[in-house]
Amino acid sequence: MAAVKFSRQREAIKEFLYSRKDHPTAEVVYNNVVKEYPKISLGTVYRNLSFLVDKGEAITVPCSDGSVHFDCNLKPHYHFQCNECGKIADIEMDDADYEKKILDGARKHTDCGEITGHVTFFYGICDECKKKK
Amino acid sequence: MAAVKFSRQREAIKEFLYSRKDHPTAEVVYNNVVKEYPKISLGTVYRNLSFLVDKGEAITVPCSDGSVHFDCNLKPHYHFQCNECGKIADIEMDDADYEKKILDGARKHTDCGEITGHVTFFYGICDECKKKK
DNA sequence: AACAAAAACAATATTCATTATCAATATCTC
DNA sequence: GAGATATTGATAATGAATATTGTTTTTGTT
Repeated sequence: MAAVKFSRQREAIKEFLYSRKDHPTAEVVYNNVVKEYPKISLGTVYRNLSFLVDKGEAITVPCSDGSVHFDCNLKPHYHFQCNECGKIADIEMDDADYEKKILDGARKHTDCGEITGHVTFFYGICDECKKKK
Repeated sequence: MAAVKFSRQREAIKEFLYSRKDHPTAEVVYNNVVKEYPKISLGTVYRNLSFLVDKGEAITVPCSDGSVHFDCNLKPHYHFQCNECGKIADIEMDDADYEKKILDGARKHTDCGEITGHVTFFYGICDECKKKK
């Protein structure tokens, strides 16, 4: 049961997300999709973004400032956030040993249970903000 | 100006925070301090926790589930969160090269600007939750 | 010790992002 | 195309965090 039906709005949301390499928030997705579907509501955007996440077609990127961004890059990767403008960029670190190194390092230093994964966030200043100074 | 005055409530909040090795949320702090000061308000707890953070006597631990925890462990360290119960534990990783290794690794794979720091969160299952299964 | 100014308090109101509700509409199956 | 049901849009509800307001405490001064 719970058959999934097609919806233009969902398709538009998905299309927009996949057209961008940065990682928009629900708000940003709404502000763009509303141009094509002026009557779309914010709830629909949230609902469908969650839907994509549930289906495994997107992931959420929760930032330490409390904002939640959506990311259609499904390959395991890291994120960089600019302290100035808040922009997020991907860091593709395809070194196969990297994840293992980090986890093994952590496992040595704890007895709190079983470590299965980790989330790392890098911070700094992006090129654009650097130039402004 | 801006002289800091003593307050029993602030002291109680601080004392509670320092008495725990896990990392309570504002809510949890409130629920415990209210036992000693039944009339204390949630606002006071938030205000004083922020105050401690501003003074550098505590740090915030923003988790990917959106919750914000408070930590009185001032030494640089990592955190582990149990996927089952949400409990947070410290991971003391005093390997001096560790931070450098991680940052250098990331710097190799990006051109997005200057990386100045990182935040890493480990996930898994804690011993207690593991035993329950 | 009493006073007044400064700071902190408790309670409440407000904000903001996200989620839930529900009648109306769009999509799918036969 | 008709009936069944998933999805929408609009709005209300939620919940964490912050701001506001009027009242108490605390402190320094006389």
